[in-house]
Amino acid sequence: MRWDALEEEPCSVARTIGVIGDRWTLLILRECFLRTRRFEGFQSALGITRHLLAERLKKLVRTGILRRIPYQESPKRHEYILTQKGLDLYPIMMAIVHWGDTHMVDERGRPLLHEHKKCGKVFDPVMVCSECGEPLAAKEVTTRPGPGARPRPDRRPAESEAKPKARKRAAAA
Amino acid sequence: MRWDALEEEPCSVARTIGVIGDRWTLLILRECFLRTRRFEGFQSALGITRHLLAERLKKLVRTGILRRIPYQESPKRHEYILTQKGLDLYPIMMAIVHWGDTHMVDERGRPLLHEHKKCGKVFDPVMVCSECGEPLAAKEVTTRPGPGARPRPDRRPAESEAKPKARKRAAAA
DNA sequence: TTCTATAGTTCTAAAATTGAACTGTCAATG
DNA sequence: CATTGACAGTTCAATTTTAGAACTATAGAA
Repeated sequence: MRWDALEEEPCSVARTIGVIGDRWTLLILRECFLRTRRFEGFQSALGITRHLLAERLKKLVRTGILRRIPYQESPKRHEYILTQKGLDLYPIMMAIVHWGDTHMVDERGRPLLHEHKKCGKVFDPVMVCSECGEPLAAKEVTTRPGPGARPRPDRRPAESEAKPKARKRAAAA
Repeated sequence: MRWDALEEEPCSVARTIGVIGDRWTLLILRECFLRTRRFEGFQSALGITRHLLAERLKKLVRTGILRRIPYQESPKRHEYILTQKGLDLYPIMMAIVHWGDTHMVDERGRPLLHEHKKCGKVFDPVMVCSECGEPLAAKEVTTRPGPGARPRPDRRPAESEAKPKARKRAAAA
């Protein structure tokens, strides 16, 4: 599977992964949510190579997750700011943080706490059902095809008729 | 940054990404939540090379996200099943699906709908504050260091002394 | 003039991924 | 009993990505 093909898949997971599903992109997005905005800021916080950083930022701009905005003329300089589409990635980030907080912390405890401005408390994110408000777990959910569904392709190499095995003892003739 | 180093970072995002933050792993996990359990099942659903699939499954088992369970003797065969740690990834998956459903669907609409068994309705996942129950948005949250916090390293190549780059009055002697 | 800050680009070497074939076990088939 | 098919991998060459380092460019400051 070529990676640009991911965005064509009839699957919201695949399409999302096609855009943000690599390690550096996710780390760059973490930085965005921590208010990093500039090239050097990302580079020094992450230790990513400048080459890859430039590449990833370009892709994030192209896909509408970041906007590149000038913050000074001469020399021209730009900042990278999350668009609304980018801000909407927040639940993904929080879900990732929460899983890490639950399963990956060492004896020191969590590196970062989150405070909800509205209620003033340190919180954990909880995923609930939009209809009944109950917390969600995998086992309480079933899936069914939606309007955009297409049959799942079988990607096994299709044992072509045209090419009879004749592997073993290759071309024994 | 070497990738095994990610799991050492004082950051729950980095550590989580170190375990599940690559494209194939995320797609394999999607399949797990869709009830795929066997090697051939993953391979034919995803089109991943057998080499990488074997590698990724091993890592998921090693990190405690999947358990490898025999389902027949002679020849020995195993299935890959989500552990509780793996099932806890559900909110991440749902957050990814939801973002894709919101920002990446084509004119056909969503490929997959989710039904909450408890309330019987097709739902969207909503992330709320554990303390007040209100939906969360990035702008309503502030962060502060937790017990496991450590100062953020600056990873810029450290302008080595050994290399007389004539830095600020470089040791004018 | 030289240095520094910022935001990249270019290059080569190293690492990861792809694609395809190959291995091995056992059951069923002709 | 030799062949085939299902399953779960392993092996290896070729390609693609990524890492690491140096280089380019602009403009203000020392």
